[in-house]
Amino acid sequence: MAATKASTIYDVAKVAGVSHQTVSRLLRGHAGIREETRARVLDAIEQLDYRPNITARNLRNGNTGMIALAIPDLRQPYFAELAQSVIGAARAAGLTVFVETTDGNPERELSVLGGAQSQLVDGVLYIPKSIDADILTAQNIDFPIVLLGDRILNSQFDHVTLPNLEGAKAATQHLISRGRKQVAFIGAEPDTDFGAAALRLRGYRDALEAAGIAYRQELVIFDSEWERHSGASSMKSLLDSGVPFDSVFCCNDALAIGALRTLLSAGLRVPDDVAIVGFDDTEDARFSFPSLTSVSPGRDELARAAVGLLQRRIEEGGARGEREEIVSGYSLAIRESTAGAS
Amino acid sequence: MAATKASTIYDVAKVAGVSHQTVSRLLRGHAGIREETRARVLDAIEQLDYRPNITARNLRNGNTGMIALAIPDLRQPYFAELAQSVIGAARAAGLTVFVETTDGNPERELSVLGGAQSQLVDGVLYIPKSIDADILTAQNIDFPIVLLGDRILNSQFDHVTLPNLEGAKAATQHLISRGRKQVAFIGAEPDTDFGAAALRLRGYRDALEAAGIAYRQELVIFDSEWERHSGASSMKSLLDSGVPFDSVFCCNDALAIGALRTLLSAGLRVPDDVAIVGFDDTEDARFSFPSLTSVSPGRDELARAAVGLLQRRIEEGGARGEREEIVSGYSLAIRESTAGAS
DNA sequence: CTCCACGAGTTTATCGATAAAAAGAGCAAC
DNA sequence: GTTGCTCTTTTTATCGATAAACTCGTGGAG
Repeated sequence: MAATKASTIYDVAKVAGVSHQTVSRLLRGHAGIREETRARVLDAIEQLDYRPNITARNLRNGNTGMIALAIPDLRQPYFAELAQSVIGAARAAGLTVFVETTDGNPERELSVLGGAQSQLVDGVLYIPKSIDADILTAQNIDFPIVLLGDRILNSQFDHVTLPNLEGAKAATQHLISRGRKQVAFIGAEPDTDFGAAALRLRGYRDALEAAGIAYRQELVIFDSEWERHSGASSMKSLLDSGVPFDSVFCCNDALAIGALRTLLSAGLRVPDDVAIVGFDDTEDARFSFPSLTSVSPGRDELARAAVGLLQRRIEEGGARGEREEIVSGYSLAIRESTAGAS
Repeated sequence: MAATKASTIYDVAKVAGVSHQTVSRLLRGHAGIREETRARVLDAIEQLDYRPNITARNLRNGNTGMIALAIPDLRQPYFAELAQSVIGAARAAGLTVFVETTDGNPERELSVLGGAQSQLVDGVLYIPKSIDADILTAQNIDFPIVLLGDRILNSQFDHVTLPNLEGAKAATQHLISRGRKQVAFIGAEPDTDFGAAALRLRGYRDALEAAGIAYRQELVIFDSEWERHSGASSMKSLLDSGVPFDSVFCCNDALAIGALRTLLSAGLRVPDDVAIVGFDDTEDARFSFPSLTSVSPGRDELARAAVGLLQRRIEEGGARGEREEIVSGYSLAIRESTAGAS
């Protein structure tokens, strides 16, 4: 069972009684091969169970048909689901995805962009977390890259992003339409005017304004982690503050799940006492109790757009076209957490 | 910015005024290079920002330093968390992980084992889902492979597995120790004597027996999907059956989360009316309300063991040692879902 | 003074594929 | 009968790295 060395194009050629180049031409689908020769070669391929060595092919061609997906952490459901969507979209486009987790750690993020692995792929889909536009620009990146998500918004790079403002606005309006007047906001980030948090806050404010409700600073909770545990403590601090509220918009589902847990633990009823909406429409949202209303950004569409854009850039080669920015659509998945008198 | 072609060892050699082989020797850490030459080469490397082309290296060496992780679906939190653990363990071992999702689809599972990508990696960590031992054996696999998880138990392959029986037994005993007498079981699989489901059922029965409680078929719900939605409907069918029960062991957390949701929707109180335990200790379990008691198999330990075993096999090359089977340890994370009179 | 060992490099071959150039065979046209 | 032109196949070069064989001074032993 000593791993019989895989057969090569030369082995096939020998068996078929032709030169290796003939085999190669057949494999690449080139014309100009006599029917009888073709049959012999195919036979040999079959017989030897030949499979092309992609490493060799990659070396020769200079491209690999792989793209990297640089993503912070698969443990977070949103990222895991997004990764799955990207993998699916890439497969449909004939590409393979190499998932690189960065832990949201600046060094690891940079190493994905510059490290050894980066030559193994034709391009990178990059979900930035701890790197900002300036650092990224300074990296003099010499391969196609598409940003996905919202940490970095105004850079020189192609970008696929979520309908942050619109989604947050729609979610907030939905709460208001259900008769809520004191809408809290969890997930603001200090000191940023761009990025998802700022845009979602903007959408929230727009919705309040449109409804003639005053914006109140004390209803806005800062939270830049956007994870379940932080959502839980953010909600705790909101409750502790004593400021009354009847609903809350959370910047993502993880925050919402955490916040929900804190609310229920505190003996509050959802949605009766407090209604909640999240953002991302992860599967968690469907199975919490009560189930969670959430802004659905259309992950598959997003992934398709990102993969498609990256693929175009790869095909363009050096000739970089105009920078592109794609914003996905959204819909609001309305569930139990915002039920009630409409 | 037309992607200046990356520099090669020949470029470095030219700049340093030596032959390419000298550069290679230096990179590989071979001895026999004068200090002064070394400095010149290092200088050139620095100056050209040279980085070795791993594709070329792979072709020459025949190995890639990558392992594949064949996993059904990243959307399921357990798999996502496991993937993250494997990536971490591999990184610590100096390996890179190539995540391949199979969707639990037989064709895709086989294609991972035989397909083009498989030559790109030195070995495969394989979480089987829809393939059974016979099919797998028939594949005549000629590279190192380690099975992870429990769908296939008695095969010729190395295997890292969970403490299925012991964990399920401990969980059931925990329920019994909390005064529960009518313990239901969700997640049995028909027609299997091996595999996780069967072993966990065995553990459940052992615990009942040890406590002198009769095993009752009508409390055992079949469910081979082990996902949230199926857990929800399994619980629904249990409730519909009218058979009284005061607690339930679910074969994994996904089932438990789904079941929990159904229970709460039905107006039952958890744990007052029904206590629940899950298996896997995913992060979901900590943030549901009530939080979920779960058997924790020590994912990091499991991942380390699997990666370590695979790495040994890779280093051994053809000389395959004795088949190994590793069972991880476990602990019981006790949370709100089983609180109550102890 | 010759021979051999040794350190420090250099040349050459190789991994498995693809691309470009070259070569033979067969046939029509002048 | 030679030239020219397809059609098919073979030869040769190349991608970037590594391994093995080879070269060339130098110094020590005999």
